[in-house]
Amino acid sequence: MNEGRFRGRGLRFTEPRRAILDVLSTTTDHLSAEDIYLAVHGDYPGIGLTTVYRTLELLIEMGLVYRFQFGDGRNRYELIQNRLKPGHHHHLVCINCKKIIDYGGGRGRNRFSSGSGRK
Amino acid sequence: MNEGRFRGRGLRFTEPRRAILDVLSTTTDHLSAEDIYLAVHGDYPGIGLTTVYRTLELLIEMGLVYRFQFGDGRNRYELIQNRLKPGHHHHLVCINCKKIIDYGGGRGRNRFSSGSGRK
DNA sequence: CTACTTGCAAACACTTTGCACATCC
DNA sequence: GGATGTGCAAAGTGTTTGCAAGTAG
Repeated sequence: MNEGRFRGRGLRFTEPRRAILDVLSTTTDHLSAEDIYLAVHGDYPGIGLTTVYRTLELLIEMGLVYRFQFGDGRNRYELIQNRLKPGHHHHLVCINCKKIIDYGGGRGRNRFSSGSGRK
Repeated sequence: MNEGRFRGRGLRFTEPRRAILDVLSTTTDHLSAEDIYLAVHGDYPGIGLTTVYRTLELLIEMGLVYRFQFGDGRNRYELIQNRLKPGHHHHLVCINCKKIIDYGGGRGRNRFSSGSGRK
């Protein structure tokens, strides 16, 4: 189901790309590039960190992945459509006290209205 | 009023420290270390970037300054007690759609309850 | 054969650390 | 003179880029 998204853009659905999507789709964690690299490295030792970064960049451009930060200096990545955590959900973070609230994603009502999300 | 906080810890209230606090207390912006460095540099060309970083670290330990990130790869700093923006206020950020809501700080009711802020 | 992919190493941007000198009390 | 503070340069960390080699269609 993912191959077509690549082919449609003249891109190839290579082993590294499939492996990285696999890792992202089988966790609800917010992974860093290195997390993903290490996870993939078990099965495919040939895949380098550079490829992980480039693939993530590509997946973001394709609208499949979000990138964000939790304040520890490294980027985090998450599949937008994830069977384990479906739909669009928000991450509310109080940068002062570090409280993080994951909510949304069509699993029912939230205590907060979702607003219009101005850029 | 700040000197005492330093002396009480056996620390000195030096010119760089005063200058950096000055910059922070005269803006409501969320400044990066380099922003602060450049602002201070006009009046005190001798103050280096290293000192800015070390002073900010110290101010955080002292509980005077917050550090956080807006997702552009650099840290941002803000005075906790700021005459222009008083009291404790939260920064709610949806990391997905980038909406940022500043609220709180004792200027009246918010649309959201503030919760208990678990770590 | 042409465009797309990749790994390695080098380059980058921001931040931290090592060290010698300066300063305060 | 001992602890604190500083600037410079070097090291560190996470990320991106240059480049030559590999591969699909």
